[in-house]
Amino acid sequence: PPVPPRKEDGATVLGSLRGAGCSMAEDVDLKACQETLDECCPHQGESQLKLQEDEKEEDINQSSRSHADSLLFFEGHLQLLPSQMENVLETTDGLVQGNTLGEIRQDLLLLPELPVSTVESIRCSGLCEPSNYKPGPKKVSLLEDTQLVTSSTGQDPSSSLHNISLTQTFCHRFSPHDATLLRTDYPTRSNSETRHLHSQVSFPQSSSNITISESLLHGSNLTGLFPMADIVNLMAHDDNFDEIKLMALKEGLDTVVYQLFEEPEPDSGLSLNSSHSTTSYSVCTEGAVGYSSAVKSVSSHGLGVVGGHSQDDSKCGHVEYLGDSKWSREDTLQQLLHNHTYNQLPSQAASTLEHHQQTWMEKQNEVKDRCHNSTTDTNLSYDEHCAKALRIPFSVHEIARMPVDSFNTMLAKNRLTDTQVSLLRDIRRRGRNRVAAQNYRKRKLDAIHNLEEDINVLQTRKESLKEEHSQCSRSIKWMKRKFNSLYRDIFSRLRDDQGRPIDPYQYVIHCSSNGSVLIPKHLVKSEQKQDTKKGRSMGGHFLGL
DNA sequence: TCCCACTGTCATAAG
DNA sequence: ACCTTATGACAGTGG
Repeated sequence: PPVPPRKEDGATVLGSLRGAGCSMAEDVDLKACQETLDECCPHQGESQLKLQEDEKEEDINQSSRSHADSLLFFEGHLQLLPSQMENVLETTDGLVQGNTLGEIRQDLLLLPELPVSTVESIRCSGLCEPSNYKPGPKKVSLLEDTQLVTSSTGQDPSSSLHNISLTQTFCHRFSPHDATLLRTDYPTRSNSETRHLHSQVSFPQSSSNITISESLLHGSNLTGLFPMADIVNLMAHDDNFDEIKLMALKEGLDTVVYQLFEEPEPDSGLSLNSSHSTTSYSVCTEGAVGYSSAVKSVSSHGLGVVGGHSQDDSKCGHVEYLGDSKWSREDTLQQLLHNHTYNQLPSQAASTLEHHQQTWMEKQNEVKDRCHNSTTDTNLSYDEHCAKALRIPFSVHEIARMPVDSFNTMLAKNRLTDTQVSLLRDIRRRGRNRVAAQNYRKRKLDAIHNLEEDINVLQTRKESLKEEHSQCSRSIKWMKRKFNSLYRDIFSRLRDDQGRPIDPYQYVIHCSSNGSVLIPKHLVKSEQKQDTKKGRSMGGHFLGL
């Protein structure tokens, strides 16, 4: 069923032809065609429009009807001024082919009342010259009601209304060139919703702006991202050209990102205020398109890459490292997913750097209010913001990590301003110092941990030694008691020459060199000094126990 | 509001 | 002379 028509503001139309004429079949939205025709006939009443809609819907169900019948069927229902009809006929230029086209052409030309200017328009439009048709790569069924029925009122061509109906089903081959003649309603998703083609009444292909844009786009990789029809169409016309171009290219980028990563995306719409993106787009003078801030990060590389490459080095003063292949940036996907403004001029970069420095703290404050789970670039460090502002195509981590030779080579091989060189060196210095501080703190913590472990080991050993010491003390005490007991036992068994017990307060047991065992106590000190010298080698003695 | 741990940065010395 | 590393000191941040 046809989607309710909506007022197209140009921006919502742009980009909608994605894929049209290049890859996929497009259903024709009759209402969209009707809108275009309404633009030609703003004076038509609502009742007549409704009647036309009903008739067109009926015509869809009667697609097998011959064009001759359709001519009669819709005759008198669509009124166009001669000039407007010319536009309509021009619109069909290149879109129709084959016998059906020829038959319609003949029908049109055979109408005697048709104004001369209109007939000339038909001849010039290519309807009379099927050879102008440029076959496209894919057969597309569209414009199911493009039958042309004319009748004459017999009045002055300048004032009379010519009734024209477009009710013929055609099978067309689309070429990119053909697609430029169409405007489409933009689908919210590229693969699921019907796309509605609108016939475009006028198309100023002679605009110099278009020529420049086409040449530029052909030279850029954008042509690989968007159907040429989109690009040309969005540049071809409209007073809001810049806005439209940005919108369309944004959608193209989003689509590519989506297609590459199959990333679930909320309702994209066409508004830049969509919830998933805070991207602000900019267009440099050379036509390169990028966004300078708040890019949703889809990189899995942590810090990601700040910036990328430009294909046209002569146009944009960007930073492109050509040195060590290990550090070269060849991943165009990463370039696409990250900053694209590095191809601005260095002077522009310096001005934006200051702006970034001023806004960085503000952004950091904003981060506090946001969900920390988000991975927006507001989580980037100051250096990363600066690097992005200067369009340095390396991440801060890469700048700090790359060998000094590679770093110097990068500085030498690129046309860098003093600001850029200084910033690069600062980034590298801070990055390396950051890592050094991290390593140092890690080592410090490791050292502290090792010292704590040493403390634990020493404390354990201390406790062990204490236990051993106490064990030895107990052993010593036990041996002392044992020895005293033995000493007393031996002493009690000693007798003097008269057989009397020895007084322990007057004698001590001492094995002298002359064979004696007991000696008087007052002689112990002198004897002890002598025996000490001897007795140490003999295992000691029992004096003083 | 204070405390504390963590982190980044700067300055400086040393290699 | 230049670069890197180590380290103390300081400030910001978040729990």
